[in-house]
Amino acid sequence: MDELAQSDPSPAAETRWALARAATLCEQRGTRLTDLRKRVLEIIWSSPVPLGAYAILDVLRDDGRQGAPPTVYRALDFLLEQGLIHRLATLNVFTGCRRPDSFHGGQFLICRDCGQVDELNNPTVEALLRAEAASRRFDALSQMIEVLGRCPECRREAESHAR
Amino acid sequence: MDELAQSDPSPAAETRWALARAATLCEQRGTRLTDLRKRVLEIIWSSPVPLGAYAILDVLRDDGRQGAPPTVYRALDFLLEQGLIHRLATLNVFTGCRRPDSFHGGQFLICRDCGQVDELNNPTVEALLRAEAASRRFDALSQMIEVLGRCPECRREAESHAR
DNA sequence: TCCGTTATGTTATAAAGTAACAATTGCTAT
DNA sequence: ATAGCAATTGTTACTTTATAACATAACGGA
Ligand SMILES: [Zn+2]
Ligand SMILES: [Zn+2]
Ligand SMILES: [Zn+2]
Ligand SMILES: [Zn+2]
Repeated sequence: MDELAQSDPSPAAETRWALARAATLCEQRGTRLTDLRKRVLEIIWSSPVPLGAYAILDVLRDDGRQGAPPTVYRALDFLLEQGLIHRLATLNVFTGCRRPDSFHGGQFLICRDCGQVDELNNPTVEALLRAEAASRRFDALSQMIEVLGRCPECRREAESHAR
Repeated sequence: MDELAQSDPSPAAETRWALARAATLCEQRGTRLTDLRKRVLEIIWSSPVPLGAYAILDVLRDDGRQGAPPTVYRALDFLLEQGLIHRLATLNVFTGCRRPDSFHGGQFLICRDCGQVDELNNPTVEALLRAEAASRRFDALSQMIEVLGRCPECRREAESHAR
């Protein structure tokens, strides 16, 4: 199980996996993945790049659903609490989490050019940071790592244009 | 030299050191640390907690100086470019850099309760992240690490109240 | 089915950041 | 000196992001 989290499935399959996983997790936890929350999660997973709250709101309105900013932000807060999405603070956007089973700090490679993100999972880095915090008697509650740069595609693109 | 960056001097001494260091660096680089930029840097260093752009603007206005948001943001942009300050994206605030001589990614412990921050300097973490990026053919330009939690003081405070 | 809780709708506003253009300042070359 | 150019700052207006406050609706257990 969870094979889809490891391989490289189609976006649609990935979205289906994420929604199913979310439903199971919320069931287990006794939290309610309502239609609205599920739809917001789906919108996030369906996008090739992370979306901002207002972009999500636009999609909801295209759905014909009524809504205002709080509608989206409340759904996002729920999804964040459940560890189903991450917020990329440097860009004010939200992206689906590929390992929602275990709460963890976000580790991201973010392409400055196309906006695509890649979620890392480096336990060594997480442990080192926890140790640093502990050595200073700091009670670490969450970690956020955002590496900005250029993804392989945009890199190639830029290099070909440079000639 | 730079002994103040290592020890634990008074806030005022720290501010003086930061301003002197900034002046030297800008001189060397041929960039202009104008009165406005110097004052913004001073405001940032003088505060026990990182300040947002509008809080800085309020201080400038208290100075009697005229100003609007762009005034502050432009000064902040300059200081960021020069590596004299960092921006904490999770809180939309700015804090002085303790090692402005070498450009580097930010590594911070941020207290959720009192807002105080502690800048780390863990080359291992930085190297690991660079390696992760490189292994994915990602061209890393900058890193930002923000660990949110509770500082020792607020931790003690909370524990004493818990009883 | 009643009631308390949780979730959503709605209006208004706060907070953060930027675009565009005008005025000023500082530097350089005559 | 001073004209001319570039960099900095002033100013107005606006966009984007996020939240407060209160009303309505849906859900779930007695
Ligand atoms: Zn994740
Ligand atoms: Zn890219
Ligand atoms: Zn620094
Ligand atoms: Zn604290």
